[in-house]
Amino acid sequence: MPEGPSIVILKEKVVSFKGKIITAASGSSTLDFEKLSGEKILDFKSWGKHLLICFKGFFIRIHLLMFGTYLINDRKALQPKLSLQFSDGELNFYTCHVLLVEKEASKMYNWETDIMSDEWSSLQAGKAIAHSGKEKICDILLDQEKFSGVGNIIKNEVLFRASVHPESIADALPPDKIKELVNEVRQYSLDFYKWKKTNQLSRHWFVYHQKTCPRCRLPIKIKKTGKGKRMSYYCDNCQVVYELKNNLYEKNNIA
DNA sequence: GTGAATGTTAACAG
DNA sequence: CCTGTTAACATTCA
Repeated sequence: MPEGPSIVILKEKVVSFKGKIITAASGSSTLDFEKLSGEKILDFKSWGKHLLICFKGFFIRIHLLMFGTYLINDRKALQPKLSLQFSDGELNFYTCHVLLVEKEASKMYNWETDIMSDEWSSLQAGKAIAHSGKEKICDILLDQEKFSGVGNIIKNEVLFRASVHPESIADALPPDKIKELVNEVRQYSLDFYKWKKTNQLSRHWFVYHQKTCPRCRLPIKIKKTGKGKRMSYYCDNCQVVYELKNNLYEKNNIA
């Protein structure tokens, strides 16, 4: 379920629990549930794909991974990893990683790399790409330290919109192209958020899970790319491979 | 039934 | 020790 925008939506859905006292906590994760009982939720934050539930002196980090789900004032047959009870409601998180950290969340995270944050820095993001050497752009975009919140959908859609092949090399990308990519990341993430809220997200997929290129009508290619071997959807005809050759920028369309 | 999927990390091999 | 590969986790849907 979760790329960065979906976690922001989750945060907004649970914000009504801010300020409320936990009456009981339970679940199948290895947490000290006793510690949570009686604690007041001071805030909900999100960073990339993490939802942060903030308390005095500590916070809980929830990562929905690939299959994570949640229910508000509702349950399902599955045993929750974390269930928080309140006098007038409950929050249930399923199939996720739950971690309690004995620190202030604000000191643990840099929100400049969070694609959905007001503190997002396109300048830093551009530098991150420019300093990535021979790494492939498909790996860089999925690097949560550089683009916190980007997942496979955003990766594929952004690369298509910027006309960059997923296996392009960072060092070969011209500065203007890096700027364009970074701007597309931010714009698509904000759009993703809007479309997701109105159930229109899949209508705005140009390549992800698509059969033909919306620009040239040739078939979309599907291939596992990069270190992470995540699926890339792309158009050979419309997306340029930037490769290093003799230390010069060079464009190559592969056949 | 099979395989893939909006993800990450621990374990293992070399 | 560093690097790369595989397994594990665990659910839903086509």
